[in-house]
Amino acid sequence: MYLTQKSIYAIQALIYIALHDHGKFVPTREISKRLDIPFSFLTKILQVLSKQQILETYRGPTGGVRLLKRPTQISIEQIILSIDGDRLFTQCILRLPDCGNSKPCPLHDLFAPIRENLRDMLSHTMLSLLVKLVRENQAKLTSISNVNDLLRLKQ
Amino acid sequence: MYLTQKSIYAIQALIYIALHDHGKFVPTREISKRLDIPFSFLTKILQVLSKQQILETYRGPTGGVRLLKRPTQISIEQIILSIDGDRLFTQCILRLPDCGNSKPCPLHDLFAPIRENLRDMLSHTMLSLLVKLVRENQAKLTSISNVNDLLRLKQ
DNA sequence: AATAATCAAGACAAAAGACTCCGAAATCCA
DNA sequence: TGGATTTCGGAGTCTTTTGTCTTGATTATT
Ligand code: SF4
Ligand code: SF4
Repeated sequence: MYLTQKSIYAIQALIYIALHDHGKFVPTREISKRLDIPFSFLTKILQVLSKQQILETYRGPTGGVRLLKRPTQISIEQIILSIDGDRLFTQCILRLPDCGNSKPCPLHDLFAPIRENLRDMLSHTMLSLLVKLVRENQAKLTSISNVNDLLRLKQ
Repeated sequence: MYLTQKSIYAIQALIYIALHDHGKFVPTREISKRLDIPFSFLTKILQVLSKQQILETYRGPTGGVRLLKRPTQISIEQIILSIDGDRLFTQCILRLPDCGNSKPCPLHDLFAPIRENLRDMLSHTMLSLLVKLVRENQAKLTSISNVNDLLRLKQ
């Protein structure tokens, strides 16, 4: 509803990658299996994030993807912007063709502040916070609720 | 993004109907033309609103649709719920299968209050307010920015 | 050099959302 | 009564999003 499936997968994948960030490349296949994201769909999403300089890819055995920035430097807003563009922050209730320019739609004054809150929240929330919550088992990333179960599955 | 096109059309149509609420039935064809909403698509949407007891329909010449409730008694939340269901108020960022039940996703604590704000705003905003803003020319309903132009087109 | 593991990229397929068409039923009016 | 006008309801089409498949390029290991 709020985000496309692509953005959701991107956020989940980046959290997973950051959880395993020890300088090594994490294979897309592993992310796909652990998070139950269609493999070929995920590769396309990671390619976009790679073009956006959020991560880098490497081919061959021991290859995969790796963060290019520190998780403290990646905001959730930035991830969404990379994948979905700014639709979430510009479009909204009545989707009038030239919003804001001239007279607004009748819900604008009530809706715009909420949309601003959402954007502020997402721009101030860094990937590192989500990683911390998942690592400390205060939040879950998939239907598997214990992060240790997720990490233990490795081999 | 936030709403489906159906809900947007429903809200626009209900505002238009309320603007013309003089006890007479407003033909769907007229709403379709004035608001530039595909006719056959609009009829389906109005049929749903009719089943939800928000408006009633009448066939034949002089037929059309008419509100069953006062605009002060119709909230925007109610319109959205009738057409889209509660997705906007229950789904969200990571769309985990069993949100809220057990452990939440890592964005829940930050996102849930914003979603609640949105729901509160929409449940307290009545159709009558939007009608008032449009009638007083403080807001526009379509790309035609002057409501008088919209009403004058009648014949 | 051969093999296996990995990402890259384009074509294709399925599902969902948005929209159309058409015949039927109800109603008004001459 | 008959024709015009309108909603009703089902089926079908188009487009976008989501997901699949296949082939090829890159790289590590042996
Ligand atoms: S006027 Fe404001 S609330 Fe309305 S559609 Fe445009 S940006 Fe959204
Ligand atoms: S845990 Fe909360 S924020 Fe996360 S997907 Fe579920 S309802 Fe949305």
